[in-house]
Amino acid sequence: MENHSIDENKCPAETLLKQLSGKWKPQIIRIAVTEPVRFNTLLRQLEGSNKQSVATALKELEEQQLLTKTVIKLKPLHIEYTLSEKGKALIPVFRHIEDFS
Amino acid sequence: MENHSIDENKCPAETLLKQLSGKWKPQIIRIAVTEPVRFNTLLRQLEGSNKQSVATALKELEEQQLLTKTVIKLKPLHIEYTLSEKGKALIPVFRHIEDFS
DNA sequence: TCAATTAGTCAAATTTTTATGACTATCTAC
DNA sequence: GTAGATAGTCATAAAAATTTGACTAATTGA
Repeated sequence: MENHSIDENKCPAETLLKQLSGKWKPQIIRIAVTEPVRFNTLLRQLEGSNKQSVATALKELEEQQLLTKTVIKLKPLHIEYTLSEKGKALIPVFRHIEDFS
Repeated sequence: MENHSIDENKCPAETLLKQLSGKWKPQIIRIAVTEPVRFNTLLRQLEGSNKQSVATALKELEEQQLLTKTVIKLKPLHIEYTLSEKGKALIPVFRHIEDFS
């Protein structure tokens, strides 16, 4: 008998804040703004990260439709994550968040 | 040998996102936008919350200088938390975050 | 066939966050 | 001086997030 409505959220900002929470998501998005991101590359770029956490973050960002996963049939099989349209709409929001400091 | 710089952060948005993370902080701020917040009142307003979590959130928001704590010498001693100037600067940021949805 | 590269998954351990319940402290009114 | 209201603290427990290390799977090149 729970979750009757899609979003019983009393705080509209909470939804996005929760989607961006997590140790690696903000950095992944920031990188994705400038270039498509790839798994092993991210692992090296994100100091102190690990496979599991990066994999989970990428999967969630994809589920949230902020990133789009693309398989690139190349020599050794590449997978790219790029900002979706929804993800691109995040760019000005990030700018406002950054401006706060 | 750590924390040499004030902010080695590779992602500028991360600082604020981290400060706003936590189960109750966004809601507390949202309420504080419209009225000064008080401990026991918050406890009742925030369904499912608890003393410890609310106390911690308030203390951190105060340390982050987003809320200002004021002791009000009234009949049974009141303590109010209001948005600081820095906290008020958060209002448009929240608006942008909300608009994203 | 064997090794390397890419992109992961899985179970378990660790760490961090959040919740519970008992307790403290100040003030006021009776 | 006792009871009720306000605003917490403290130790512990439970839950959630993150990390570790071993393992899987597809493709390519030697």
